[in-house]
Amino acid sequence: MTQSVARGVRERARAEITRQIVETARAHLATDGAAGLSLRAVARDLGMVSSAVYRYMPSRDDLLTALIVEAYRGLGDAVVAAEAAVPRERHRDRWTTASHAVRDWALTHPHEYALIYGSPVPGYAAPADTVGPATIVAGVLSQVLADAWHAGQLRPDPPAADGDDEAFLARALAPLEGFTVPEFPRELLMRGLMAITFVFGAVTFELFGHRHNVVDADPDVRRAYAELEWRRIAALAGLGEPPRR
Amino acid sequence: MTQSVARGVRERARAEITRQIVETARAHLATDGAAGLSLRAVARDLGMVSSAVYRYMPSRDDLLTALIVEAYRGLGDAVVAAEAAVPRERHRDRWTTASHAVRDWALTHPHEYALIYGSPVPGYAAPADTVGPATIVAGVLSQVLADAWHAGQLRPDPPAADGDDEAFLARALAPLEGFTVPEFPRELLMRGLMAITFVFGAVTFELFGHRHNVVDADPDVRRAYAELEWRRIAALAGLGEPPRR
DNA sequence: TGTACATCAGTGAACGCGCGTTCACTGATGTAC
DNA sequence: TGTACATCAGTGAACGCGCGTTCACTGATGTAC
Repeated sequence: MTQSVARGVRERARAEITRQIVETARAHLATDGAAGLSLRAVARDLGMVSSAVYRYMPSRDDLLTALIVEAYRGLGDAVVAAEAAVPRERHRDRWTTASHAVRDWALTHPHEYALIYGSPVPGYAAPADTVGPATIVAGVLSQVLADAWHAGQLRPDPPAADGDDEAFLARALAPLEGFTVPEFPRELLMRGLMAITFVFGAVTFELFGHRHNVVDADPDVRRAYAELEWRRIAALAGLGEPPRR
Repeated sequence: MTQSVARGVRERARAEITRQIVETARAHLATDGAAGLSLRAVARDLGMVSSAVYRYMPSRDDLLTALIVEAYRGLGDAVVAAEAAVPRERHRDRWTTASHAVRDWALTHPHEYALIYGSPVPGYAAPADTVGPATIVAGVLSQVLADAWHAGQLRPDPPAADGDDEAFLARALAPLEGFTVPEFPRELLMRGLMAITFVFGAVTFELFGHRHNVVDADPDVRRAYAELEWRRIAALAGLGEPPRR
């Protein structure tokens, strides 16, 4: 018994300090950006000597990886939680709510967003651990479209592509084979991807300053403007006005 | 006469060396990214001592500004040239051609694209000189929509928004007042902005690796896939299938 | 419960590196008479 | 055309800084008997 409890104590301490390191690094991200992230600065902030950090983190790149994973998880959690609160059958509301969640998270965590959706960090290659967390948001948005499809409520307008396009899309989107709903038209798949791309594109544009002097700077106006965009792009993917009852 | 020729010689030499500095910095961008850009490294490559660069460039930030302006100009030139080659009345072709030009330039100049459309460089604030060059591409794409509108060929589908949306959009898009065609519906203005946003969003996603394992990696497939996207998003803005004759 | 040993966190110095920027200077090139 | 002077490009040393990573070490904490 004693040894396992003792081991538990040590492991908890380890986990706690590792957490503090990542947390401090995250704060540094906000002021210096990813390229300026420094193990020494993190150590300094924690009152450790720089070499002590190596007990917890094998290298700077591993710290970056931890931050990337955390960012994807944080964004993913926010989107999942927001979307889950919307009644299942209100597909378009689920879409706009999830899109707003992406935007809200990005606005409150701008540097973490930039870390995962901004310029790749030079000389850093993301390891496989980052793939899973990276797909959470796209998964939520896709699920909304899939649910609407199952409910017979996905109606793109204009409705469809010709046979040539379908054949081509089968090839172009082959990597998604196995993740898609059977019988789901490729045209709708492409439109869903376009809609997801737009959501991130719009958030990126806004966050990186490309809407300066384009859209009114008032936060409420911007959010309401985003709402209209989410609706228009949802319609492109087939989620039009919700059914009346 | 002599003094003006002589001054001309000196000035030409200055201009030439300044050009070489920016050119070398651009090459460094490709390997180290914006954050790793260093005056010393540039000087080394040119066989100068690091302090000599200060005869031509007051600081590192000014070098960054020069690179940003050059990047916007390079992209702008490429898009203007490509779009100008398409017959004026073929609005949708002008749109897709310009969009492809953005994408092609981004793929051949990935780090310059990242510099202007990727994460903001921490601690760097873009001065006013960068605003003009930054608007070239949006200007070309907007002009296509404006021309189609004048030709009576801008038909969004679904066609319109309600009065409430129009009133709200007038406020949200007020900063564009004065740049727009008179009588141009705000709904169409928003859709045009959405289409522009999508083009950059899609290019950014592709360039930054977010289409890995989503769209087939073959360059020809990707370009053809982009073509379909440009057409779909053009239709959202009101540029549907071209008129038959 | 007590003791010898093993494990582990954290220290402090060091290596070797690169950076932006300043400054007094040398020499070449251009200017004015 | 010739000469005194002014302008300018480029040099080399220096300042003060920060970085990632390694390594031999001290002491505290946990483990096994």
